[in-house]
Amino acid sequence: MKSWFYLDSHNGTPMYLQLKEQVKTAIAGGALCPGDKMPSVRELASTLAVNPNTVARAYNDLEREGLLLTERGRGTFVANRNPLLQEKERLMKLKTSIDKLLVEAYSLKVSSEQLALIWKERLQAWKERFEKGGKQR
Amino acid sequence: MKSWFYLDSHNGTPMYLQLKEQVKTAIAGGALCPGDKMPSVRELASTLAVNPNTVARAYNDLEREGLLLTERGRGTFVANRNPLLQEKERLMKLKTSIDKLLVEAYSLKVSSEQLALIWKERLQAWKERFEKGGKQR
DNA sequence: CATAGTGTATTAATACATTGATACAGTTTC
DNA sequence: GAAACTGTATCAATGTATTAATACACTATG
Repeated sequence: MKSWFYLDSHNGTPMYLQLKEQVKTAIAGGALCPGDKMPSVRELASTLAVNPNTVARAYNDLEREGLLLTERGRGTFVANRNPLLQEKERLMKLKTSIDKLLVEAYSLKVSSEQLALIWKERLQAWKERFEKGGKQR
Repeated sequence: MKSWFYLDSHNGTPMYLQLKEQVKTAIAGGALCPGDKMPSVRELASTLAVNPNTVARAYNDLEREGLLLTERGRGTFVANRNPLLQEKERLMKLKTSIDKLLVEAYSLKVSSEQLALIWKERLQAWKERFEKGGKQR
């Protein structure tokens, strides 16, 4: 249960960002499902040997992104899959990210054929992971 | 010639990063070709109303990424398309970026059908832009 | 070989980000 | 209503990132 997250303080990337990323991935991969209770900020903080504020910050960011829900005094939970933003905005964000990825691919000298191949592969891996990755219930 | 780059100091993202991104995009889009001479750090700095060091930093980063070549006393040039990294590393980087994108897509509540659609569209736009976008010579 | 053009190195000012200590405030449970 | 749990707010310490001023070093060109 606690073995999900690992922080490396010498990583260069701030710990609250590492945690955010890992929570996001856990949710996307199905390891965390809507309604699941997250560990309390103190509990997770002590597990990760970090200040409670650091966990709180990650939780807060994720709540503003619509992935978590916190109820003061009760706890923090994985949010339902109800998009916060309008569809237009979400698609626009994704487009921007894709365009950035394409520039990166070009800068990395990856051919469009290679790119198409890798894309297919990762998308497939992702789908499989998502289908099978959820917790058994 | 100077109208390529625009910096917004109130943007939030550092100016040298804005510049880097724009140079990258210009190269990827074909507006800048291998061998092209970049404006000197002083010239571009004055155009952009910024300190020469800021431009120099962007140029430097881009050289370390293999996109530019600087020759002390002579100038800075767009590098040839010779990858710096081994193919394995480049593909690995790209895979990582793609996986991040997939997590983002999931977090944004974009369905895999929508994702596939947008991907196809952006890739197509990209290809067209790259084919037609180069300078006439 | 002087001059005017390149990029570079060093240093400092400033702001911001990150993290932690600590005290506060709301819920649940007994 | 007290105790034990939640998340939150405030403040300070610290480090790091960003940008600029300025002086340096290399190269081409006349």
